[in-house]
Amino acid sequence: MAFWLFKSEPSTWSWDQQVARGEAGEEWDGVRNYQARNFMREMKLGDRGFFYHSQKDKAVVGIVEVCAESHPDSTTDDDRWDCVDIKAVRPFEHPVTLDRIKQEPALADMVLVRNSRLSVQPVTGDEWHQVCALGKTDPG
DNA sequence: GCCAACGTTGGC
DNA sequence: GCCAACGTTGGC
Repeated sequence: MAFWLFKSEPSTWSWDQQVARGEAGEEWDGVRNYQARNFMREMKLGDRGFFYHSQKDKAVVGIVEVCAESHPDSTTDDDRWDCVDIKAVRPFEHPVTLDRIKQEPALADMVLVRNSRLSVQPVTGDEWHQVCALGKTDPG
């Protein structure tokens, strides 16, 4: 199983909205970046991801699961763009802020730190467990 | 609100 | 195929 990070502006699509979708999940549409799309094409059912709020919060706020593998993005007729569906698994008891992540030498190589503009990113197993520990949240 | 970083576009 | 111009993102 692989780990990922999904970034969203809470004013556009928030964790609360994601939770409200329940088991049905939600299409992670609107991505118009090849790198981000390619990562989504690699995703498998059951892969886990962090849900990150950009802008005001700048924090990992929850854990999501891939509940549909890559398929055409329904918000465009342009067949270049694919996306996955994700559903909320559990919130972070203590959201892990970008500041906190940057304080952690072991997390200095996270894509979130290195390339803050990429909206869908891979996360290593080590990074996954460390961020979960910082957030006092079950990584499983 | 500013600006650096980055990706995309289009002219050559 | 290069690169300048432009638009967008997101941290500060």
